[in-house]
Amino acid sequence: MPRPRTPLLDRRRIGAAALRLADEQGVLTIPALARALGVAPSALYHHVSGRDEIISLMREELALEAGPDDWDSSQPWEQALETWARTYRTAFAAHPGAVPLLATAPLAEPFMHAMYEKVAELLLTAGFTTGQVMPLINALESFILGSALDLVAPPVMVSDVTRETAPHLSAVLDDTPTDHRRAELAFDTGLRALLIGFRGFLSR
Amino acid sequence: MPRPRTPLLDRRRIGAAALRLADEQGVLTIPALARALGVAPSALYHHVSGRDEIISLMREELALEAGPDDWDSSQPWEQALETWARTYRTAFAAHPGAVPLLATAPLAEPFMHAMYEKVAELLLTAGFTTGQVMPLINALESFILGSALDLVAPPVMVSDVTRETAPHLSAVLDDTPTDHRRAELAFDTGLRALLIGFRGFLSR
DNA sequence: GAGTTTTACTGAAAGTCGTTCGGTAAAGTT
DNA sequence: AACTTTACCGAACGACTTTCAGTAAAACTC
Repeated sequence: MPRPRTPLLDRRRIGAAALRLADEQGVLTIPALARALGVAPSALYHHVSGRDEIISLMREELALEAGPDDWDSSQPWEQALETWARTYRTAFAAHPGAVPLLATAPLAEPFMHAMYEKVAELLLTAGFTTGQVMPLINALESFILGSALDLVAPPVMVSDVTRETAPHLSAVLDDTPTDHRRAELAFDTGLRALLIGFRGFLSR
Repeated sequence: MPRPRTPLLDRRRIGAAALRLADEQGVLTIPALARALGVAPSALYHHVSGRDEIISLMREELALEAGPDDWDSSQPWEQALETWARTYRTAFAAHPGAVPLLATAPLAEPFMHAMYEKVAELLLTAGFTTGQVMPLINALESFILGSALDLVAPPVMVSDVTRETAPHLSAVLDDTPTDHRRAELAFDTGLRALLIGFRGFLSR
């Protein structure tokens, strides 16, 4: 078969299709992705170097879908930081099936720089020192990524034996939602705690 | 070849070898694991159901190596919780190459229950309500897991273009260690912030 | 606008990997 | 001592990632 009249593939389309596929199926294979794009598997290699790069494109697509994080920099830093964190996590939560793949995928430098630059500026003007900023960003990002993984963690089951051997855990689980609100509640709790802690670092 | 005079394999040995191999090589393949154990690949399937179960065994091995978390329950809850979190993260940090594999692996229920039960009891006696405890545990665990992944995150590079397009980020990175202390610093920072925040939840 | 180069695909093929299954001889059981 | 179970091996299957030699349209050149 010859060259098509109009290109069927580009990096953006590949990333978007891969993200959707991985979210639905839970796994990403080249044959399945090629099928979804109406193309032979080998065609993909004219646009990307391999599977790993496709996964990086998926993270790029996620960042693009998350929107051009145009969060107001006039509002107080705590609110702006919270908005950033929530936007970040919401993007992951929109594709839970793909989270395990995305968790370890490197985001291309331009995207990474753009995001970090905005947050770094925010924290610097808030009064944090240059030495404090990166640990704060990394800590918050780790929490966000961990919370994204928490979305697809297997639920903790309470059997009859649990009730006997782990009474405290059982009591606690009885008061814990089992649906998607569980992970959301945990994220809200951790985010609030982190922000309170961060504010405490400012005064000293 | 016949049955050996003394068994070459058991689940514990498989998990330990897989953990070491994945840590060194960054990936885990059945042929490589079988080679490391001096055995044919098919032999493994008499002890585990498949690759996924081997990865779960790796997490079990990690929990066993972490020690029988015999942290003193007489000390203040904040200190006990910090010890638990640090022990948990140290176990991951001892096998950074295997972290991506372990991040999404489910831990067998008995291990999970034993760990959660102790932490749940700790937080309940500290004065937290049954509704608060699980979100707190999940949030802290998400942070720990995210921090473990942060161990193997690609370092952020500062090129000349970065200096122009991202001045704040550049200034911040100049004051940030690039070696293993970067991830440790981020973990310490986040952990302190979380504990401060958690304490704030108690009073109201 | 004819000739050349580049582009975007296909199809076949190589090399791994995960997993299954039948065979084998020692270990364990009665 | 006969029988069953156990713990391995070797071969084989299907699926996956990736490479490479075509192929014909598109895009560029003079």
